[in-house]
Amino acid sequence: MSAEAPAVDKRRQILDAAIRVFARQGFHACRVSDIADEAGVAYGLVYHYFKSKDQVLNELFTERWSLLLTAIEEVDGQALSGREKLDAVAQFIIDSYRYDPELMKVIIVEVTRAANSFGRTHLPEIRRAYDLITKIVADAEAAGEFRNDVAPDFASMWFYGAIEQLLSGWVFGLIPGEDGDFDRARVMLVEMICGGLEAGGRAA
Amino acid sequence: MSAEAPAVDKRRQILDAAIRVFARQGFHACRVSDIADEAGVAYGLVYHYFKSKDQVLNELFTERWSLLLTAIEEVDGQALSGREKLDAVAQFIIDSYRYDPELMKVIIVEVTRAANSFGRTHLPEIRRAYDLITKIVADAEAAGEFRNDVAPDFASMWFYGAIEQLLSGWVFGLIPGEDGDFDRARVMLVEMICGGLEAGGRAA
Amino acid sequence: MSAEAPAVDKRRQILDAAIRVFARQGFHACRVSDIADEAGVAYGLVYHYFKSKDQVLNELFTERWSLLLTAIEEVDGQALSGREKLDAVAQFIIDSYRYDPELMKVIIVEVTRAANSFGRTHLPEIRRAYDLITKIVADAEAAGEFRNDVAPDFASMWFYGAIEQLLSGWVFGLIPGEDGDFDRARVMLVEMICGGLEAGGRAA
Amino acid sequence: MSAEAPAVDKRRQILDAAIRVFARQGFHACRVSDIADEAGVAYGLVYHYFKSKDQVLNELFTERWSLLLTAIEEVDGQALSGREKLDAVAQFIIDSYRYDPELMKVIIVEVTRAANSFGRTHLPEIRRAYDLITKIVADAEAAGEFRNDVAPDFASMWFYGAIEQLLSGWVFGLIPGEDGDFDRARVMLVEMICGGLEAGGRAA
DNA sequence: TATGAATGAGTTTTCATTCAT
DNA sequence: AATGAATGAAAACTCATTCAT
Repeated sequence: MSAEAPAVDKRRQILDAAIRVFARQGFHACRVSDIADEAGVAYGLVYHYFKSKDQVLNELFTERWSLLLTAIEEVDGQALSGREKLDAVAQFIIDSYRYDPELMKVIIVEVTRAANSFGRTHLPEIRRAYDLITKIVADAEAAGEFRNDVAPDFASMWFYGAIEQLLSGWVFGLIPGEDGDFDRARVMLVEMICGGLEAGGRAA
Repeated sequence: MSAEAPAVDKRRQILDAAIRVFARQGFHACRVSDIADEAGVAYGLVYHYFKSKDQVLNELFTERWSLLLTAIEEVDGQALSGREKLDAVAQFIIDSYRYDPELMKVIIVEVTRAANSFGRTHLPEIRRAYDLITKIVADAEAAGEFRNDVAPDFASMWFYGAIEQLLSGWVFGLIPGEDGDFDRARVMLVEMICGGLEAGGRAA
Repeated sequence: MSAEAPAVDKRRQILDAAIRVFARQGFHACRVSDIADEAGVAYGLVYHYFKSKDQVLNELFTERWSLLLTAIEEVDGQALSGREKLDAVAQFIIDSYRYDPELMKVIIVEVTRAANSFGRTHLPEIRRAYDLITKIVADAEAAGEFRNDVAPDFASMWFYGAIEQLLSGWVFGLIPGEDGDFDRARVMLVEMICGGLEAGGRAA
Repeated sequence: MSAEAPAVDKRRQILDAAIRVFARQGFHACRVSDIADEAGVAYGLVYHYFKSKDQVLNELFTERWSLLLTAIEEVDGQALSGREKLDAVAQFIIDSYRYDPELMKVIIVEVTRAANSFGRTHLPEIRRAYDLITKIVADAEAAGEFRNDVAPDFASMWFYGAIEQLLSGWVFGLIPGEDGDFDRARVMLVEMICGGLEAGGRAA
């Protein structure tokens, strides 16, 4: 009757259900019917909106990852020190997890760390994030903020890897993930990467 | 001594074939018959020596991982600084990769990073490695070598994660893995983790 | 006269589209949506005008086949010799092919030669054609034009079969189907069936 | 225990079951499980021996068709007139049907007349038969036995088509297929093709 | 009349595992 | 120990058809 959007967007419904099901059972362990059931729609509707089970995950990943890329670009565009930029990037990713832990679990477990399957498919997008961080590090080195004997691309890889490791720890309950823990972890992470473990460094 | 000793140890033959096949095709994408073919033995023989396809991978992992645990313990037993110990651990893992890249690829891709499948199964052994490294860091903090505002368990997680990230990069050709690259990467990694990225720190 | 008359007859549009799609992809290989797309109408409209995908083909067949039956009856009603009647029948079918090769392809491939599916459904109509031809042969035999040691029903079957074979050859490009070929083929066909292959016969 | 062939050749068992099932239900209408059930073997065994359901039919066809090709070649090698050769070919095919009507039904219905599916796949083999018959006709024309105003390739097509039509008639019970009918039909067929329908011809 | 979203039954194929020899 | 034939469960995907608007 009205010109408004449909009361329910079944496509969205399916995507959201997929997040929950993938997070709960894992991509491979779940059946398409599980997604349909969780979404409360008929089996075939999943295939009406998506070409395959794979495409559902691909879309979930791309949707979220592009937000991440945009965020890093924005951070890099601001007038901040290298450390502040890395801190902001870490914050954004950690906030993404706080906001939607199931989606981040799916992205990390099924894509980012799944080097043999979806990780390979999305390698270009994943590298794009690495490259953006690499630029942040390289600029900070050029500015004399960061030492220049650690290659920016390696530093980028390790910085991102540390965040991923952190989220994995939370996802699987290996480390506490209460409210206060998020900030504390971020501070430690940035401190270690930027200031180093050794006493006597900048942060001391 | 006697003539009954098998000319070849078929069990070993199967394990070695499995490494190659898992590395090449991935655990899920390969069939048990691929392993048998690669090993040059009959299909059923795999099941004579192993309970399941899973068990083959489990055994491969455990075999290698226990070497790693022993190595870390030995390193920790020596009279070395925290930085030296971490450097020795990194060296051991990187050497493992240089010695048998296929096996390390399998262990990382199929177990260590496969949080949903084998990673879960071997969580205790994986945590054991984390714990050993945590102890190294904690001791160094207690000795005043390392600053005490980065929790040892987090530092351990990030240190190990960096090594894993490094090997992944080599495995998938994201970063150069020529002869000189191994040492250079290790030095940078330890430098960044211990000394930090920021100029003016200890290593400067 | 009135503005309500449809600018285009969508029902006809769908039938014509179906001919093209069936001819191009085959009945089983095409989806109902292919027909709708080809016709430029909405998916559901096909089901508004036709009960099922099957019915579209049925209608296509019946529409055309009834013309054939009428034509044979008309030919038989004329004062012609047996050979002339068979020649006229052959001409009609061949002309049908020249006029609308796609439709004839569909009819032959999907109905007439599909003994297991639509051929069975339309057996009565197909037999009706055989029967009409059988009558032509029987009359010619009775009149002494045709020898009476070849049963009319068998002769009919073989005569029709020869035409079908001919059209199949054209449809699949097994034999040349240029302009002059149509007449030449018809002449040869009738000659062989009526006059026989052997030298010294009537046509020599 | 003994060196003999296995009491049951399951591969053969599956092929024979497939003939019955394809003949009864049609290729498309039957499921692989129907074949397995009919053969009394496990589902998976069909796929142990055959790559796909298609391959079962392909094998059935090729197996039989190669016999036909050999037979035609042998007939052509003998010192016979054109008419005698065609008669022998007709006899061989009709005998094939008498010996194993179900298999011939499958071959004709699912392959030879299925121009859109398997017929296309096996076009080269089918054409080979046409070509062999064409040669018989051409030789007879060259020898002056057959008139030369009916192109040999067309004559071949119509001759083979007549046989196919005949078998189809028997397969679907359109014409009587009792013991005496086989010879009678063959005689009529050859008579019509070679001698023609018209009275006054050679056979009169 | 016209639309296209929604439904869900149905089938091939894969492959880990078992087992008779 | 060694072989490889035999088993059968499991799931993605297709698409004709229905239906609400």
